[in-house]
Amino acid sequence: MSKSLDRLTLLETFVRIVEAGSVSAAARDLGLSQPSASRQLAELEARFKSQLVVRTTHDLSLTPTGAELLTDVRQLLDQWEALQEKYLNTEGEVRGQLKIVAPVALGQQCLTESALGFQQHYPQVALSWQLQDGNIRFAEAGCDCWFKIGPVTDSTLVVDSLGTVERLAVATPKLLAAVPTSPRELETLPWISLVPFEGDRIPLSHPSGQSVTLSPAIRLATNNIFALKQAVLAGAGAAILPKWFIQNALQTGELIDILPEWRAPSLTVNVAYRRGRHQPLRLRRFIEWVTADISSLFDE
Amino acid sequence: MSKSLDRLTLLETFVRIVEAGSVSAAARDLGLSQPSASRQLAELEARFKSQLVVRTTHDLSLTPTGAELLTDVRQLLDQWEALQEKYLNTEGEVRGQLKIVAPVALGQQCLTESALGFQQHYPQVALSWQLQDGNIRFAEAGCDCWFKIGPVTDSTLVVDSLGTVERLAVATPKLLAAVPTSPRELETLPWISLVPFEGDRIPLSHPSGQSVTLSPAIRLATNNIFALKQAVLAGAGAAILPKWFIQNALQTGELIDILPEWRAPSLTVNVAYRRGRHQPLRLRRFIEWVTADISSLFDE
DNA sequence: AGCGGTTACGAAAGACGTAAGGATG
DNA sequence: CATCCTTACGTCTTTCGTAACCGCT
Repeated sequence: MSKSLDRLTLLETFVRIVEAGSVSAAARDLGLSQPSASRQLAELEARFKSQLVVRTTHDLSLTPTGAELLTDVRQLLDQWEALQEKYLNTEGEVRGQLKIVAPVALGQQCLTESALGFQQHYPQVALSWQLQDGNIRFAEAGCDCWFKIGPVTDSTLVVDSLGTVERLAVATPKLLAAVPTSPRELETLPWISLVPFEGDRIPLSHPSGQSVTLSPAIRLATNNIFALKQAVLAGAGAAILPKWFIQNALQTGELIDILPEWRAPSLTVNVAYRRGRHQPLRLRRFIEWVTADISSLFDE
Repeated sequence: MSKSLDRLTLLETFVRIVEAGSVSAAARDLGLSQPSASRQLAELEARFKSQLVVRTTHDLSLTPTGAELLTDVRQLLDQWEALQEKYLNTEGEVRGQLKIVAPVALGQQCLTESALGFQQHYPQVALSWQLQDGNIRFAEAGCDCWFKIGPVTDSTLVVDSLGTVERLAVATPKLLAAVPTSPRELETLPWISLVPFEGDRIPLSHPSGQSVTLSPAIRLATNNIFALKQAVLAGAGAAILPKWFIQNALQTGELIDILPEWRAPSLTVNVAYRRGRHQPLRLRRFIEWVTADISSLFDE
C-alpha cells in the first residue's frame, strides 16, 4: 500500500469514477491515464480494506459499503471545498463545475435562459446542463442540484420550494363547439394526458372550495409535454397544462383557458441539493440566481 | 508549490505544530525531521496564499486567519477520522490519542482512578492526562476534552454537565470554641479562601430560601485547594470546600461541617469538547466512561 | 474485434533527512 | 551561545504514462 497518494485525491477520484460510470471516463475527466485512475481506486479500497466498486466489463456498480461511503465522502469533500473558498483569497470568485438536472420542459422553456445568464455572469463556472424527466438517483448521478416538479422523496436531500405552478384545462377554439360553463361539460371532449401527472381522472377545483373529478375518455397519453402540447394545438383534444408552459399560446388565442374559474391541483416546483452544511459558493449563487430569475413565473 | 503532498497530512501537521507550540516539537511527535515539518507548514501557507503562523524565534503564534482555520481544520479532520472509524473495519476497536485537561484537584482525587480504569479497558488508547486549573485556550491546546468546575464560556465548545458539587463551610473541631448555630457567628472566625472561587465575601443559603453573605477576615488566600485543605487541617481557619474533596476528613472527624443546614452556592462540573458532529469513538467512550464512573459523586 | 480494467516497467517528479545559514533572547 | 526556523543538496521513494495482457459483449 503506497503512502503518499493524497487522501483527498483518492476520494475525489472515487467520486468521479462513480459519477462517470467508468474508470476510463473518470480518468479522461481528471486528466489522468486510465491505469492511474484504476490504481487510485484500488488504493482506496486497500486503505479501507473493503471493496467499494464492482467492476464488470461494461458496467460498474457500487457495493453497499461503497454507496454509503460515497455520501459521506461527498460531505467531506464539500467541507474541504468550503475551506478552500473561505481561506483561499479568491475574493468571492465563483468557479468550478456545476451539474444541474432539470425536467426537460422546465429546463428547455424557463431555466435555460436563466442558466445562460448565470453562465455569462460567472464565466468561470462550467455548467453541465442535464434535462431529464423522472426521478434520478441523485447520489450516484453526481449532480449538484436537481430541479423537480412535485415532491422530492429522497431524505438525503434538502428541498427548497420555488413556487407553485397553476394548471388549467386548455383546448383549441375549434375543438370547443360551444364554450363550456361547467366542468361536467368537459367530460364529453376528447382528452390528452401527461402520464406522470394525470391518469384518467382529472380533479378540478373552484376558488369557492367546490371540486369535481372528471373521468373523460383519454384519447392520447404521453410522457412528453411537448408532444402533448403539439397534439392539443392540432386539435386532438383538451388537456391539463401548466400555465407557464402555454402562456404564449393563450395570449395569441391558439389555446383557450376553457374554464377560467377552475384549476387542476397545482404542483410545487422544487430545487433539491445535497444535505450538508457546506454548499460550494457557486451552487449557492446558482440557486439564488435561478430563484430570483424565475420566481416571477410561479405563484408564491 | 509542490503538488502531491497529502492535503490532509498538511492539515494534520499544521494542527500538530500549533498544539505542540513549535515546529521542532511537532516534528518529533510526528516522527519527521524538523525541516520536513517546517516545509509542510510553508507549503500549506503557500496553498492558502496567506500566513497562518507567525514564527518568532522562541515562540509561535497564530495569525487571525490561522486561528480561524484551525477550528475549521479540526472539524474536517474529525470528519475524516469518523470516516476511518466507520469504514475501516476495526470492529469497534478503540485506539488513538486522547488529551484530557482537568482541574488539578478534580483530576487528582476523582478522575484519575476512572481514567486508569478506562486506560486498562482500552489499552490501545494513549491518554495524555493534563491537570491544570484556570481557563485554557482550548482551540490551541489541542486537547480533546476538558473538565471544568463552573461555567464554560467558549461558545465553540459543547458542554455537558456531570452534576453539581455541594460546597460547605468546614473547620477543625479545635478551632470552634463553641459550635455555631447561625451563619453570622462565623464572621468572627479566621477564614481561608480559594481565589478563583471566593473573594472576601462568602454567600451562604439555607434550604428555606434564606441567605446571607459573610464578610469575614481572610487570613489566607490561595489558588491551590490542597494548600487550602492543609491550612484548614492545621487549624489556620475555616473555609468553603467542596464536599467530595473533604468527605474523608468529615468522616474521620478531622473536619466539621460547621453549619449543616447552610451551603455555599453549588458549582457545576462540566465536561467540554469541540463542537462538530463527528466525535472520535475513543472520545465518546471516554466521556461515557467517566460520566458513568463519577456521576455518583455529584448531585444530579 | 472493440471496449474496459489490470499488471509490468522505465522515466520523472517529489519528499525526506543531513548539513549549513540566520535570527533572537 | 543555545534554540529554533529556513534554505540547499543528494538520495530514495513514489507516481505517472506507455504498453502489453486479460475478459466480456
